[in-house]
Amino acid sequence: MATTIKDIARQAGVSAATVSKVLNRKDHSIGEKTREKIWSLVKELNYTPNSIARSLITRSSRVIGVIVPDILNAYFTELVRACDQAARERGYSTILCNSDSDPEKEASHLTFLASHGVDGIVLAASDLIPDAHLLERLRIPLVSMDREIPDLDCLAARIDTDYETGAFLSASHLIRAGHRRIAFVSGNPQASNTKIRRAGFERAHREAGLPVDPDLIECGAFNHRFGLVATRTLLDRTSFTAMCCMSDMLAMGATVALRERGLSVPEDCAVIGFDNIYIAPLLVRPLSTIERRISESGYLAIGALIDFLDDPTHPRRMVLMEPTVIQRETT
Amino acid sequence: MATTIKDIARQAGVSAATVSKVLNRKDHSIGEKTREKIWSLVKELNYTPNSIARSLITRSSRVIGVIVPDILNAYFTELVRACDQAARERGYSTILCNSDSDPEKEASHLTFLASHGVDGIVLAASDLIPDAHLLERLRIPLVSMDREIPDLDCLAARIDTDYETGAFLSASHLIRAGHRRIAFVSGNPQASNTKIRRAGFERAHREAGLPVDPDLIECGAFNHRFGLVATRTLLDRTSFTAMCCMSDMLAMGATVALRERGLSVPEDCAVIGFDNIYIAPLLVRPLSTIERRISESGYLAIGALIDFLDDPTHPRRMVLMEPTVIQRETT
DNA sequence: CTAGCTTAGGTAAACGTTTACCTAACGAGT
DNA sequence: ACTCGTTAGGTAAACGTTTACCTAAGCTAG
Repeated sequence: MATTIKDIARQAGVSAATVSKVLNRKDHSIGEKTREKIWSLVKELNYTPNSIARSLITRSSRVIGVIVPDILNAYFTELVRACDQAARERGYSTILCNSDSDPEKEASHLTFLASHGVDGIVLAASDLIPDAHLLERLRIPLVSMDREIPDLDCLAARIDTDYETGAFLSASHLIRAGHRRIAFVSGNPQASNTKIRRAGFERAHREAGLPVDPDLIECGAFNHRFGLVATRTLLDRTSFTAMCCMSDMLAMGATVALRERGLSVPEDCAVIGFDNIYIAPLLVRPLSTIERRISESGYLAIGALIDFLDDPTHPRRMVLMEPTVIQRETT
Repeated sequence: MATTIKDIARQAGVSAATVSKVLNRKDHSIGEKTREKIWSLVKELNYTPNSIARSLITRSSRVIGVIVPDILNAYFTELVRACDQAARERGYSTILCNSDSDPEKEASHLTFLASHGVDGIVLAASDLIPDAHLLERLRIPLVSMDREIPDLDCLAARIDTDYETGAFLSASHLIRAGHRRIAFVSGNPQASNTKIRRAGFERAHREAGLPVDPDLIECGAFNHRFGLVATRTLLDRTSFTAMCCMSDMLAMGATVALRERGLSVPEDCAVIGFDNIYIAPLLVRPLSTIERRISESGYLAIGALIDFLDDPTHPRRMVLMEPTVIQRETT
C-alpha cells in the first residue's frame, strides 16, 4: 500500500540499492542527477522508509525501552519525560513500560522489549532486584537508575542518588529546626533503597546526639496511599512533631492524614518530602523537599545508554546524584 | 545471536514452517509428539519470536501509538496509563509521544509511528487541528479524544467530553454558592475545546440572569504556568470571588497566585478545577473539580481502536463523556 | 483397484530493507 | 596495448518470520 523503496527505484529508473545508498548518504559513488531525481521522488511520493524492515536487517531499531514501577508517580512521569526528550534529541525514541513493582510484569516487559528489538533499556528505581539470569541472557545494554543491580557486562551505566546524604539532610533540616521526635516514612523495608535512607536518617540523629525511636518508623511503599495509611498508623501509635517522607508522594499522603486529624502543617507537624516533583511547589501549601534533579538524571541515563550503543567500549558511567534541601512552607 | 525459529526447527528435526504452525496454534495437522518436542525446545532454549520479522510479514505489530500534548500534565499521565493498561489487557502495547501542542512535532510523531508500523493511533486532546492530509495518507486507524477532527474513514471512534455541560456545571456550582463575579480561565482561545467551555460558562450566567464581564475571561493554555500568570493578570485587572478553571492544572497555578497575594482559598476566592486528576484530593486543601473519568475514557479509546482493528466494519463509536461536580474544600 | 480423503509435514516466496561484492565504461599512465 | 583507478550503479543474499500450496503415505469406500 504505502510507497516502498522499489517504487522510488522503478520511477527513478535505478535499482533499489542505489536508492538505499542515497537515502543513507552512502552516495559517494552516485551521480549528481540520479541523487537529485531520487530525492525529488522521495518528496513527491511522501516516501518514508519502513523502520521494521530496516530494523530487521540492521539489527538496530533506534528505540530505547524505559521500565518504571508506575508512571502515575509524578517522579517517574518527570523521569520518563526527560528520557523521552533526551532520546529524541539523539534520534532515538522510547517505549514505556509500567512494572507495578511486580517481578513477573518486569520480566515480561523485558522479554517484550527484547523481542521488539530495542537497542537498550533504562531500568528505573523499583523495590525489586531484577532477574539477573534474564538480563544476562537478553544481553541488551542497560542503564540502571537507583536500584540494586548485578554487575553485568551489558550494564552501560548506573545512575544513583546519594540517598544516605538525602535522608541525612532531610532529618538534619528538621533537627536544626528544633524537632526532637521525627517520624520516618519510606518504601519497601527490604529494599536497599530504603535501608540506605534509614541509615542517613539515623546518622543525623546520632550526630545530633538524639535517639531514634523505632515506633516512629513506617516503611512500605513510595506512593501516596501508603503515605496516608502510614501516617494514620503513626498518629495512632505515638506522637511526633515532624515527618521525614522519603518521597513527595508519601508526603502528600501524609499531609492529607494530618489534616484529617485536625493537625495543620507545619504548625502542628512539619513535613518534608523527597524528589522535588514539579507539583511540590503547586500544592496550596508548598512542600519542603529534597531536590534530586529528576530530569537531569533522565538525560544522563539516556546519554549514557546511547554512548554505550555507539561504542560499547565507552567507559561505563557511575553517577551518584547529590541531593539538596528545598525549604518551602511545610517546614 | 538469539535463538531463532530455525534453531528450534533444526533441533526438532522439522522445518521452520512446522515450528511456526505450532507456535501460532495452527497445528491441526501436526503430530502430537512433534508438537510436544517443539514446545519443550522452546522452553529449553528460551525462544521468543522476533516481533520485527513477524511484523514485517504479517503487516501488523500489535502496537498502538498514543499522542498527547504533554505527559507532565497529570490529566494525560492518567490517560496514558489507562490506555497502556487497556492495550496490554488485549495483547497490544503502546508507544507514547509528546507533541507539546506543536503541529510539526505532531506530524513528525505521526510519520514516525507510521514508519514503525503501529496498528492504530490514539490522538488525545490538543489545541491543534490535526493535519488531515497526512492522516488521510497514512490511513492508520485512529481514535480521537476531545479534539476537532475531520471525518476520515480510518477514524475508529471519537471519545469526547461534554465540555459545554462541564463548564455549565462548574459555573452553576459557584453561582448557586452565591458568587456573582466569577473568573474563567481556559486553554487556547482559538480551539473549539475552549470555545465550547466558554459557551457553557455563559449559559450558566444567562440562566441565572447574570451578566458575563469579558474582563473576567483569560484563555491561553491548560498548564499550571498559565494558571499562575492568568490569575495574576486577572487580579491586577479586576475583582472576583471565584474562579472557574478549565483544568485542574490551571486551578493549581491559580491557587498559587491567589496565595501570593495573600488571598485564602476558598474564603477569599473559591476555585474549581476540571478533570479530577488523582492529585486533586491530595492537595493540602483538596480541590473542588469537575470529574471526567479519565481512566475510563482511556479504556474506551483503546477498546474502540482494537475493535476496529479486529473488524474495520465494526460500527464507529462516538462517545460523549458526561462530567459531574466534585465538591471538596476549595469551594 | 483406484479415486479421493486425511494426516503430517515440507517448499519456497514474500515482507522492505541494507550491503558486500560485482561489472562496465572510461581515462590516464607506462 | 596493457594495466590500474575511478566513477556509476547493479546483483543478490540476508534478516526471521508466515503462509499458500505441494507431496507422500496411509486409509476407506465403491
